[in-house]
Amino acid sequence: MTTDASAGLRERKKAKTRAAIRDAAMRMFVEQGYAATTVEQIAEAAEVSPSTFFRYFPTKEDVVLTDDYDPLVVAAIRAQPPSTPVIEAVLLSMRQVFERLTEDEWASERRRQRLFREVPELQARQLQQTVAAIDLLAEVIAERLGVAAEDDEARSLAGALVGVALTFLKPGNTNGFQVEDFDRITRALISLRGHLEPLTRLSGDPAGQA
Amino acid sequence: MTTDASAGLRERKKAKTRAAIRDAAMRMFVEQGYAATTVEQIAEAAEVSPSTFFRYFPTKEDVVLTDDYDPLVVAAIRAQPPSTPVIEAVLLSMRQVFERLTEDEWASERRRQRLFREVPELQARQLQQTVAAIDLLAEVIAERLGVAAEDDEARSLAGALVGVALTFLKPGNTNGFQVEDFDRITRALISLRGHLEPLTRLSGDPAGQA
DNA sequence: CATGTTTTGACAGTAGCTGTCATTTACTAG
DNA sequence: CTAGTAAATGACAGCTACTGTCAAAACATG
Repeated sequence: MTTDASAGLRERKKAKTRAAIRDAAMRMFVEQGYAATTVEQIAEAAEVSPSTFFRYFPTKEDVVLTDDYDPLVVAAIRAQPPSTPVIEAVLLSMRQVFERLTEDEWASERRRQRLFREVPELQARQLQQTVAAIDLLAEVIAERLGVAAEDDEARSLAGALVGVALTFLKPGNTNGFQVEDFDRITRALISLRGHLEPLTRLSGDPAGQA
Repeated sequence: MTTDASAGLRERKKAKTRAAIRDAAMRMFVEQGYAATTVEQIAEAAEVSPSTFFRYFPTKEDVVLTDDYDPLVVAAIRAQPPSTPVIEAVLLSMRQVFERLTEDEWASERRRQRLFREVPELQARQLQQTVAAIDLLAEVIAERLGVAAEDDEARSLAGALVGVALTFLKPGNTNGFQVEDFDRITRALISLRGHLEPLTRLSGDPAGQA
C-alpha cells in the first residue's frame, strides 16, 4: 500500500511527494469540494509546482482513483483451498481482504467512496475501473475452473458477481462495503439461483413485431 | 428516436440543429478522431456558434452518449406475458428491441460502440449510464416479482444480468451486441446456475489471517 | 404590426492539461 | 571530495473544454 524499500533518497522523496499531494488533495476535496479545489491550490498546499502535480498524477481525477485492492483479492482467491466452490471462494476472499483493513484505511476508504458518490466524473471512472476488474476476476476464476481465461463461463460468472456487488454500492451506503453486506449478497445469489431454474437453451425465439 | 411533432417552426428548427451538430460531430470523430476534433470545428461544420453547441450538448462527450434504448427495453419487458419467467422476459425483450433496429440504426450504433471502445473517457461515461440502467431494470423486475423496487432480490438480479451482458461487450466485438450473443448469454447463465448450486447461507465465516 | 419570449452569437474568463527548456538535485566514478 | 551524468523540478507559453453575461436576432402571439 505504501512505500516498502527506501532504496535511495530519490525514491523516498518521490514517495513522500506523492503522499503529500494525495493527502493535501483529499483534505481539500473534503473541506471545499472537488470542483472548487483547483490543481494549483493542491500544488501549493503540497509545496510543489502545478507541473509537478501532473507528473505524479496524469489528471486531477487520478488523485482519488488510486486503489490497490484488486491484487489483494486476487491473491486471497488463489489462497483458497481448491475444494472450495468458486463463488464461495470469491466471496470469502473479498470478505477477508476487507476485514483486514485498519481503521485508518476504512476511514480514507469511506472518504473516497463518498467522493465517488458525489462527483459524477469520479463515479464514471471508478465504474470503469470496477468493470476492468472483471477481467482480472475472470482470469482467477478461469484458473480455478480449469478453462481458458476468455471462456464465457468464467467471464460471465465474474461479470455476474461484480454486477451483483455493484448493486450494493449504490444505496446511500454510508460506509461503502460493510461486512454484513456479504450475507446479503449470499442471500441475493441464492434467490438468483431460483430465477435461473426455468432457463432452457431456447429462451430467445425471435418474436416478430409488437 | 427522432422528431415526432412538428409543433412549431421553433421546435422543428431545434431538432434540426441538434441533428446537424450530432451528425457533423460523429462524422468528424470517425474521420479525424475524437480528441483531434474540437468543439469549435464541430460548431463550424454544423453552422452554429460554439455557444450554441454547448446549449444543445452540455459536454463534447454527450454528443456521443445519447442513447434511447433503455425505455424501449423496459416497455418490451412490460409487454411480456406474466407467465414468462423474469430472466427469459428480460433476454427476450432485449433481443426484440435489437432485432427491430434498421440497418442505418445498426450502422450508427456500431460507430458509437467503436468510439466507446477507443476513447476511455467515453467508455467511462457509457459504463456509468449502463450501471444507472440497472436501477431501471430493477424496477421492472421488481414489478414482475411483486416486490419493492429496493428489494435486494430484484436489484441484484438486475445487477447480475447487466454484469453478464457487460462481459459480452468487451471482446473486440466488432459489431457490439450481436443477435447470436443472446444464445451465448443464455448458455452462460445456465452454467452460472451450476456454480450457484453449492451456495448455502453461511459461506462467509471469518477466517483469520492467511 | 407590435409586443413579449426564446434562441443565438460574441466575448471574456477560468481551469485542466500539454510541451518545452533551463535549473536544480540526487546518483556514480574516479 | 569532485566532476560528470541522469533525473526531477519549476516557469512559461499555449490549447481547449466549458461558464457566464449581454445585446441582437428570430420566432410567437394578440
